[in-house]
Amino acid sequence: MTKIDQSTELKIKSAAKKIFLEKGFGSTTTRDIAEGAESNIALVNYYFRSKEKLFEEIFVECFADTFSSVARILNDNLPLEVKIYKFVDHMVEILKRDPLLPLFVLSEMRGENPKICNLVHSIHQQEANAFHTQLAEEAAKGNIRNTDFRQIEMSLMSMVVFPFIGMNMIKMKESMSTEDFYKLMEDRKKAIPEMILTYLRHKG
Amino acid sequence: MTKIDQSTELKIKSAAKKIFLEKGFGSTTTRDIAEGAESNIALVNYYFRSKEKLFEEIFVECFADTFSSVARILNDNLPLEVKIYKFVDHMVEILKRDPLLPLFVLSEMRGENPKICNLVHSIHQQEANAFHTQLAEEAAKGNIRNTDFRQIEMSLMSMVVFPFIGMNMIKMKESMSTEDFYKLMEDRKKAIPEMILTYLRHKG
DNA sequence: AAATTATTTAAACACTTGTTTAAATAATTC
DNA sequence: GAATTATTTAAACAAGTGTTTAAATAATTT
Repeated sequence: MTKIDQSTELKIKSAAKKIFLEKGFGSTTTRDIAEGAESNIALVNYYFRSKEKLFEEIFVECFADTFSSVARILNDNLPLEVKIYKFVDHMVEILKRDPLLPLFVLSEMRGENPKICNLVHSIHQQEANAFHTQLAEEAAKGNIRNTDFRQIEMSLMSMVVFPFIGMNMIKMKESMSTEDFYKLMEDRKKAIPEMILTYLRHKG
Repeated sequence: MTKIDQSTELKIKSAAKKIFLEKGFGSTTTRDIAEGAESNIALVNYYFRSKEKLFEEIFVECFADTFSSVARILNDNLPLEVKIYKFVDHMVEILKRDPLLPLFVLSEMRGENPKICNLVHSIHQQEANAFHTQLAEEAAKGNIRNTDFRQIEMSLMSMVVFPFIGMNMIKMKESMSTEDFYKLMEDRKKAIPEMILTYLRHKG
C-alpha cells in the first residue's frame, strides 16, 4: 500500500520532463515518455492519470522552481549593487544547469491556455516585489537615476534570460560550441550588472 | 493552367501561419488549418503536398523576413547612435505587428531539428555583420568604451526581443492589457538606446 | 464545342494518438 | 499463509492524425 520504491514513478516523471522540455507538450507522445523511462504506456497513465496531468505537474514545478528562485533574490535584503550581481550570477547558474527551462515555460504559455494561465497566476500572487521599491528608494536618496523601473527590471531579466532562449540560434550564428556559449554566459555575470549599474549611476 | 486566382492557396497559407504561430507545429493539425481557411484537408495537401512542407515554407518566410530586416539596419551606413535608435524603433514596430514571431521561430528551433537547422544556417550565411566592425572602429577612435562587442549585441537584441517572448507572462505579472503592454514597448524605443549608449560612452 | 487541365469535394485509408481493459505478478497486510 | 492491495504487462479501444483516392465541378486551351 505505502509506496517505498518510487523508482518507476520517478523514472517516468524525469523522462517526461526531459522530453517535454525538448519538444514541448504538443510534439511529445505518451509512447515517447514510456520509452524514455524504459517503461510502458499503461504505467504512465497508472501513475499520472493522463498526459495532460503529468504535463501540468511538471510545468508547475519548472515554473515555481525558477520563479521562486528569482523572487527570493530580488526580495532579499541586500544593497542594490550586491543584489544585482548576485541575481545575475545565480540566474546564469540556474540556466546553465537547465538551459531549456525558459523557452519551455514561455512557449507553453502561448495561446492563452486557461489551465496554464491559472497555474501561473496563482504562483504570481504569492510573490511580493521589493526590487521596485528598492530602486525607488535609491532614486529618492539621489543614488541612482530616476526612470521607469519596469524598464530596468525588464532589461535586466531580458539580458539574462534571452540568450538561453536564443541559444541554438546564437550558437549557429556565431558557430559556437556549447562550451563557447557557456563561456560567453559566464562573462555576462560581469557585463550585465556593469551595464545596468552604469546606466543607473549616470544620472541623465 | 496558369494560376490567376490564388485566393484558396493564400487563404490556406495565411490561416496556417496564424495557427502555427499560435500553437506551434506539433499542436497544429491539418484539420485546424483547413477549418481556419474555410477550406478542406484535401486542399491543404493539394497546394502544399504535406503539413511539413507547408510549415517549412512559412517558417522560412517568418525567419527570413525578420532576420533580413534586422541585418539590413545593422549593416546600414549610419552613425552608431542613429543606428541604434533606428534599430530599436524598427524592431519594436515589427514586433508590435507580429508579436508571436520570435517565440515561434525560437521554439521550433529546439530539439536540433536538422531540417530547420539547415534552413537557418543557409539564411545566416548570406548576412555580413557590419555592426561589430563599427563598434570596434568607434572604440579605436576612443568614442566608446572597449569591451566584448558580442555582449553589447546580445544585450541589445535581448532587450528588444525578450519582452515580446515573455509577453503573456509580463502581462499577467503586471496585470497589463495588450494596450498597456504596447505602450511600455513604445517607451522602450528610448529606454534601450539610452542604456546601451550610456554604457558605451561612459568609458570604464 | 470538345478536350484538357485545374480546382474542389467527400470519403476512405493506414497509422498514430491517448486511454483503458483484463489478466498476471509482486508486495503488503491481517 | 491466505487475502488484499500494488504494480506491471500485453493487448485492445475509440478517436484523431496526415495523407490519398476517385469522382465531380470549374476553368482553360485548342
